[in-house]
Amino acid sequence: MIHRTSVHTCPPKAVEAVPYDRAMQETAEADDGESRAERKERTRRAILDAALALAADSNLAAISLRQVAKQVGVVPTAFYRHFGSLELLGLALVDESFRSLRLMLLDVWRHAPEYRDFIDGSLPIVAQHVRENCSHYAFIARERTAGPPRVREAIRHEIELITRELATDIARSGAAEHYSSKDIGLLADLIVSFVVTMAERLVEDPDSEERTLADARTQLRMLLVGALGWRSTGRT
Amino acid sequence: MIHRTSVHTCPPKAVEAVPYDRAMQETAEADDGESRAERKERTRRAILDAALALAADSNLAAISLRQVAKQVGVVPTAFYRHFGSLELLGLALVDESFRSLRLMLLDVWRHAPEYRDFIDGSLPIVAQHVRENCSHYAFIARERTAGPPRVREAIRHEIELITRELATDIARSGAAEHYSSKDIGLLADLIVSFVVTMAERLVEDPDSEERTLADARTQLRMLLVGALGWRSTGRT
DNA sequence: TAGTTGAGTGAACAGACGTTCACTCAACGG
DNA sequence: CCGTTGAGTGAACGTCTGTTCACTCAACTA
Repeated sequence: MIHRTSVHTCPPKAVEAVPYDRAMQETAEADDGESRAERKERTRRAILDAALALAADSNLAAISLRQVAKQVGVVPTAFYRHFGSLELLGLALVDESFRSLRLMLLDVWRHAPEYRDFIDGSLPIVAQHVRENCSHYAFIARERTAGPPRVREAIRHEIELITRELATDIARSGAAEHYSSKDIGLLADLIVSFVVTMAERLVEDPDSEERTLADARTQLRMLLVGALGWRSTGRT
Repeated sequence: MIHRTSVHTCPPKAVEAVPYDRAMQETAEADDGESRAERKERTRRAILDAALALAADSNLAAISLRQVAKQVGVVPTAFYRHFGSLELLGLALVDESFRSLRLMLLDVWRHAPEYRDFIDGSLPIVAQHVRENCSHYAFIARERTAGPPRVREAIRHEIELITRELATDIARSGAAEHYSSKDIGLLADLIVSFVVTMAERLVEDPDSEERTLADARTQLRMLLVGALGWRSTGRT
């Protein structure tokens, strides 16, 4: 139990506290037409954001339900109305992180269908997405290795899906015609692993984004130029 | 504060409890000639091992001084005789992990001075070391992204040192003659990043070691064959 | 041999923890 | 319009947390 003095690197992104139930004593006339479901969703969001912010100073396994509740401005028991446990909350965060990430990847596939554009077209999009969803990426980077087993497993699975998707995309692009399908998978894995590492660095040190990106571009070029000259030894 | 039910994957490695101070009531005749310093060192080791074992089920920031003390078989206050805080204990663990790792790397440099042997010579040595020091690697993998800031920083620094060492080794080997020195650094970084990822996988799923290694070898070959065909565009 | 040192003890503290329970009372649906 | 529902309350519980303090008593040193 190490106590952190908040030194988070990325997001100002204020956490919306939910004013408890004085939702009716409207001071103004009538701008808060808020259904029951809307209020619930708002609190849920606030809990997710609060957990994301608190975990940023250590990690999911080190924060407490009570801290989250306090940050949201709600009594501890209210937490249970939304999540059965911190672990389930973690799974929800994984879900939402990758939902956003997958949308971004659709952009990448669309903007860089040609191999020649692959690096220059994709990296900036990824970098921008990391910048804009910094806290989610930080969460994934941490919990991928240090999270509760179920959370780790969920993240591992999502990354595996993305790797498979990239593999079929490489195969379809015809850029690696002489590769066996297994080796296309390995190449995709190599690329995804590299991008994961790069994303971790962007999150850890956002100020050096420009340099990190320039280096990553060179490295990706080394990797791809090399890999494309490579020849599978196995069979399809 | 998520409570883990111990599901650690790797080490049986029992934690030596230190019997408190009945060190004198020897039941047998005289086999425990143990100096004061020796006893202190033994307790220190037991604390390090206990922390390593406990952190394996979650992470450093989530364990408590009292848990460690209980596991060691010592009263909580005794902890302070050895470490000022859990964070300092973490730094000690980083230190000891990398001391061992550096010794292993000397072996690698020695056994694979020729480029042709690089992959086949190095990977098995690394894999063996990961297998034998599983809990240390797991610790590094977790705390590298999720540890307290000072611990993260220490790990990042150690990895950077190793990368630099590899870079000078690549330069000396002459395998990348047409590379600028900066690009040799980037290549070294690429390789180290990949090996870190591979080590994480070996730790996460030790049962698939054989397959993981085979895949890694192919990927490293893709990477290197490619990279060696690559040509720096910048200047030295 | 007498005196110092320091690893480990054990009690005590104030606060935070997860979880339970009975409750309120505004929004909802028939 | 009136009964149901369910998000949020607040008190209470037993347990665990980090840290303090004065202490013991074996190993060391002079």
